Amino acid sequence: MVELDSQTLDCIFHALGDTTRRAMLRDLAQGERTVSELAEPFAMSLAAASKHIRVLEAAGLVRRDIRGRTHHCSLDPTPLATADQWLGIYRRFWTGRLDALEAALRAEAPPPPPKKPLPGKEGE
Amino acid sequence: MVELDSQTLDCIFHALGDTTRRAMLRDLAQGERTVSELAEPFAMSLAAASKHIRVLEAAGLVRRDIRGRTHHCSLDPTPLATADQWLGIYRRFWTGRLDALEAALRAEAPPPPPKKPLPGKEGE
DNA sequence: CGATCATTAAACCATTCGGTTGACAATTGG
DNA sequence: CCAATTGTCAACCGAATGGTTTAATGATCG
Repeated sequence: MVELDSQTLDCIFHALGDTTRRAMLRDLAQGERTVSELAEPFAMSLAAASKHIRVLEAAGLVRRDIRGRTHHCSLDPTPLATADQWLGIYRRFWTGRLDALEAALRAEAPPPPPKKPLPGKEGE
Repeated sequence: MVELDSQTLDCIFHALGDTTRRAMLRDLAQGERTVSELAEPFAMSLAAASKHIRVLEAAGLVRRDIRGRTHHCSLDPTPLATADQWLGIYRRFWTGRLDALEAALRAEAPPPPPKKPLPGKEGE
């Protein structure tokens, strides 16, 4: 399965911890992009964008295919799966609560009457 | 639903991008811990550990309850759910399921669709 | 060949990060 | 009251981060 090496996770989460880089990933989710295309939406130099791409590449999130003088980047989702796997360890902590939240949100609709009006509140 | 604010995601992923902080979260997953207890496994000063806890707190991952002179920390999984939600946008890229959206986005070279359901496994 | 385009390299700068140490505040217990 | 415990604060340090600008590299094209 996917390895949960701490160094790897450091790289992945660090790469994800920047708005510019996440926007680049969102762009790459639509398909292959050259370095210039990836850099275009941002108010920064091409060199700066190139560095961001290198960070994504170092995290394994981006694959680079050099064709002539243009570098074509594509999304490699494997590290995202690794991050997801790490998050999965903690999923039990929020699934239950989100279920409760969801129930609370649906309270706008016909409110489900609490079957157990015990005075004690749950969790938290 | 959970908000996907970029500043918030920056904070969350930055907090997760450090081995020490992830270890602290793993510890907190077992239950409440004081600052000293959280710091104890690490070969660093209490002040350094305290800073890590503050980063986790800033990301909303840790809740602090001051009782007397001891600060009791507990895990707040909400930001993990937010991170999971962000990852969810890309989940289709590694689950192997080709849904209509991906087909529409990647309008080039559709590979023959494998019919494997591939049940998602949670690691460890 | 020579100009141009796509991209990286290198040097630099300000800020942040992760860590230290020492002083400080507050609570607790003898 | 006094001393120990718990934890933060403040100043500092070296390294990394995110950005710039100015070359330099390499492919393409007239």
